Amino acid sequence: CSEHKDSSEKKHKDKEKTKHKDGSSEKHKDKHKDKDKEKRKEEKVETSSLKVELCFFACFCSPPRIKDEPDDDGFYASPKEDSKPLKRPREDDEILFILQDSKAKKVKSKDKKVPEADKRKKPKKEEEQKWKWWEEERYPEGIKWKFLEHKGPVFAPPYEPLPENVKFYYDGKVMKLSTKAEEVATFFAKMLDHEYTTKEIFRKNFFKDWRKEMTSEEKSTITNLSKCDFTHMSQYFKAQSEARKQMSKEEKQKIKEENERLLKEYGYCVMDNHKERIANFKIEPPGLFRGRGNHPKMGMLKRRIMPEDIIINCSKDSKIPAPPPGHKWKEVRHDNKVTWLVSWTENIQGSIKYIMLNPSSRIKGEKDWQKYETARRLKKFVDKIRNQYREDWKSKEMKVRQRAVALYFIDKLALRAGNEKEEGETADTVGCCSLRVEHIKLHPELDGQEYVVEFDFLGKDSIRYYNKVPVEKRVFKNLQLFMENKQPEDDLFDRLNTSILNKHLQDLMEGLTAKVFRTYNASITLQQQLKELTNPDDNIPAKILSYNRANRAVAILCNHQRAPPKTFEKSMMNLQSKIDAKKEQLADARRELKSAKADAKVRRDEKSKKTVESKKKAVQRIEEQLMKLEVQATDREENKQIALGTSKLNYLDPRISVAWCKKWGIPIEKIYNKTQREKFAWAIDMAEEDYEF
DNA sequence: TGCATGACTTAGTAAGGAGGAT
DNA sequence: ATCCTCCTTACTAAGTCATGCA
Repeated sequence: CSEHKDSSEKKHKDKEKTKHKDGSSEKHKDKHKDKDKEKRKEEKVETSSLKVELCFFACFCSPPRIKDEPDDDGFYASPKEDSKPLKRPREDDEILFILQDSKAKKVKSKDKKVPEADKRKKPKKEEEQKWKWWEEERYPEGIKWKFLEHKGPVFAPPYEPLPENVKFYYDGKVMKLSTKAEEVATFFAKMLDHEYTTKEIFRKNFFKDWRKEMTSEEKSTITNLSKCDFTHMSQYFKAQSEARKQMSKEEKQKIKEENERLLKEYGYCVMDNHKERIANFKIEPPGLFRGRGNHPKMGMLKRRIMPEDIIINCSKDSKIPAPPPGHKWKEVRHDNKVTWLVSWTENIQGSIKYIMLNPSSRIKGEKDWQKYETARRLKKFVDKIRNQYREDWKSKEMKVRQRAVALYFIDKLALRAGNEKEEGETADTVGCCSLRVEHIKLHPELDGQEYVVEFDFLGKDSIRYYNKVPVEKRVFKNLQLFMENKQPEDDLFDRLNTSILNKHLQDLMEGLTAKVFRTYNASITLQQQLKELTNPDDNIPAKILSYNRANRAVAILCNHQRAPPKTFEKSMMNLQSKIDAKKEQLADARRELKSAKADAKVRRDEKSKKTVESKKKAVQRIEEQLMKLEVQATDREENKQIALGTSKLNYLDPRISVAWCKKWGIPIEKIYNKTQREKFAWAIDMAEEDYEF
């Protein structure tokens, strides 16, 4: 590998041209992308053996696809329009009917069966008839809907000035703030107990943005944040939230009803003749930006979003939502190539925020299903791909070697792709392609193992990834090569980025990207673990423990962490004392049983026999209870710092879990709560016990 | 081709609320 | 009835990846 000598040239872009003038980017300033070298090394990779099947979904349960063209308006017309009345936009009065009547009359089409899960529940109106979108034809690529109508977003309530008696002090003296300045001050006051408010950057950013909201007098008086006393305001808010908790049932009920009304009015839309739940119909209220980890922008003011910031997306022929009186929307558009209903640009990063549908909706579910189908397709290719990257470790080209080692990490360790990030704009976190030399340590030998790589870096959400992994010798040697003549802050894979990697993956399999490996490895791990851990003789709680353990294996693989709950130790102790109490109870019950037996032996009458029987049952019951508690304790202890939810929700093919439940007679409710069941309704409906990922 | 932007998924935290224990 | 705990839900930040434009 003759080119490795210049591998120390950096690929970071010239930071001079980026907008921040502070010194924060000094460190990487000298990095340039070596374009010429890249070009020279453009190479044709022999991938024909891996070339993809064109059929999008290979397996039998693949969603059907149709392939016709959209009409002039960009709307897709179903070839079987007449036989599919459901896909035709409804007339206004019909829509109204749907919006108002949550029991929307059952469509005449194929939805004859009531899903299993629904039978068990008392027939509640919402649950009665679920639309099985997964039994319908899908739209051609790109078209997301044909009809979309909604009521627009719900804005944050306007600011309510503090009562006169709540004071703000500056330098020990009472000071009355202008409404605007006061509002921003309350944001800080509400966070006073939070660690954020002690952080230098947070305080600096907050103060800078706060001053922008002040009147000129305020600005000239308030020059030092440390002299500001928000404690009285903070106490007021605490009292308020306390009072909220103490409210009477009636008052609470009233609030609940109001929320329900809001949800009913704004929480749903009509998309292609079906009423669908919206995920986040409320606009984010103003406040202070809470970036995660060491975020350079934490504490900045997140401004209030007005109707004039809002872009509405809906059908041309729908009832277009009205802006609040006296206001206008920024824009109303009719783009059926996207799934969002409302968008606005946020002022911290300048990125766009969206209002989209709930995970239970067709549009999200279809995509989710498709995601798992892609991962399943990878299963067929993965051996070839693995062989290929092993070969590539020997390549003459630096770029190919780096790509191959990175892919190995992504595959083996389920690392994220690692896009480049704009420096100084976000917390310094990395993924695979953006790993720097400082993030790994090479140990030719460690704890009796050869060729160990020690990873230590901050990943998404500034969650630390720490792992010591034995790797193959060739990988190790390559890493040594990649690190030669580099500074700690240089890129490990200086000839690689996610775009190059994904292009390569695309050549290996249609639709393959870096994240597919995470999905694939997560799901396949769950399946294997379930096979391995489930003991057919176990009772249900023990089987569920096995499930959780399998789930946990995945969460560990994906590095899904959580802060150990603050009350963890305490609740663990509580549980332990419960177990102890149960043990004593069991001992007592056993003693009682013994004496009852003795008694029965002497008396030999019916009554004492019955007593023995009931004592026996009691012992059994208590044993079971004890067992349950012990299982619970184990489960909780093992779960201390691991978050299971993320993998369950985003990485594990739900059909694996559904099949497992069916196979072992576990009620699905034990694995998925209500929300999760709604999200995975498609999987619950279609997976049989013999489902193989 | 490279970069910015847009769209959409994945992520952890904290408030809220249901349900069990006292 | 009240308290406490834990689960659920809401919230929104932070990723990934494709696309379109200079």
